[in-house]
Amino acid sequence: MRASDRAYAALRDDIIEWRLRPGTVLPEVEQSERLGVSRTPLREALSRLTAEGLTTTAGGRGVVVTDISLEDIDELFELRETLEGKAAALAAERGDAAVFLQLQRELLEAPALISAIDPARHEYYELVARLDSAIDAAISNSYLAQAMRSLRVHLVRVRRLAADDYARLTAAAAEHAAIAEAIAAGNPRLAQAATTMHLHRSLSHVKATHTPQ
Amino acid sequence: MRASDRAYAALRDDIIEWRLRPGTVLPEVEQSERLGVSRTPLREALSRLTAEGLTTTAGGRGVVVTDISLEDIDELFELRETLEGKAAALAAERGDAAVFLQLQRELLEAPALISAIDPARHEYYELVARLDSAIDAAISNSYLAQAMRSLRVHLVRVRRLAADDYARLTAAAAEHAAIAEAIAAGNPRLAQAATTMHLHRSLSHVKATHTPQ
DNA sequence: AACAAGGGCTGTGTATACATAACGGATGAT
DNA sequence: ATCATCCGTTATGTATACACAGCCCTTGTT
Repeated sequence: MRASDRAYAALRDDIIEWRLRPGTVLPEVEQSERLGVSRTPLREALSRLTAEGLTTTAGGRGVVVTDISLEDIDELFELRETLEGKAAALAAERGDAAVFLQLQRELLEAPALISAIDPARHEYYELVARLDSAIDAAISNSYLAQAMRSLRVHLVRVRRLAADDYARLTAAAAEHAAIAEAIAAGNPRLAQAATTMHLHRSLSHVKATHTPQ
Repeated sequence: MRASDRAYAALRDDIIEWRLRPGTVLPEVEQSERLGVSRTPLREALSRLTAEGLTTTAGGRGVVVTDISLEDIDELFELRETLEGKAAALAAERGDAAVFLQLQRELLEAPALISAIDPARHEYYELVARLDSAIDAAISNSYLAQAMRSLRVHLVRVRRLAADDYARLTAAAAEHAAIAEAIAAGNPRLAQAATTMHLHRSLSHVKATHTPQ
């Protein structure tokens, strides 16, 4: 693997996992020494992060980790509803029903995964990621898929803010199962509606856990 | 201006204006000499182009200019309809009516601009760009605006393929005026419908002029 | 004591030298 | 004759040295 890829992945994870807080400046020499690479590949990594919106160049003062405000979350979910609603509808039109039926079955059994010992819920999130991938493949629209991929980076970051308790995750699994069911049934409008429902509930949950004060 | 910015702008223009045809390989040393910059800023320019999708890295063989097939155009417009339809609806809800009323007036007089001597129709395209900017500002959603900006690069490239004759441009101006009117009237569904109409006609025009053989 | 000017320092922007991997051609063996 | 292998060339990947600009601190003057 290339040094620039390693630097990019390391920095991206640090930002997504909130180990690098918003506002943190990332001087090139300091970070290149921390990650054990030279300045050249590190600069490329920073360029990619800035293109994705995870960092911004603060005019002569280096790049800084971007903040995510509550307004940002609203905007993020507004775009997400647009893109993922369309994607679900297209998947219902073009997707393979068998694939989504299988995903629906697995999602209905997801509570077992959530109650398992893994506190990070890797198995559950991996299952949801497989649903995303199946939708990506079904829509056969690389531009739309690319737009959603660039969104998901920010969404993972937001997800780390929310308290993903057992109750919410089981509800979310049921909502995902409903999306998969609608796609498997070949019903575009229902798939879009199920997606809208799920995103609104997710957004409500995030805002409820993040603005109690 | 930085050397990397100049290299990026030059290469982007060359690709958009089809001076660099799809499939053209862009070796770093050759292009750096052509543009009068070193390899380092040129590499950053190529990274940005690749992130936008105008070029792709061809594993060890350098970066190549990406192709735009007819399927790509279909996918592009599918995403465009989703994003710009939503944007028009949001602009109708949140925008300043006076701004769009003024734009509508100017668009209704656009045929005068088109029949002017300028063969590149700079004035007309500048007016359309102002409508895009007004919508961007009205939606107050930076993520959606960013997604549309990254799309427009590809769309300009496609536009260069189409025969923008007088008849099509005057029709397009009327369609744009209808969008501005709907936004000014504060009617989201009408604005979205007008956008859908315009994009479908644009797509039909592109496909009609590009697949006669 | 306060303000302005200058110098140093820290940062990014650029160039270039070196390392390394892959493609192509040529040559040999089968 | 054809295929495999080796070597040379050429490309990118990386490191580092240099250039330059902006901010802060210090110092001098008023």
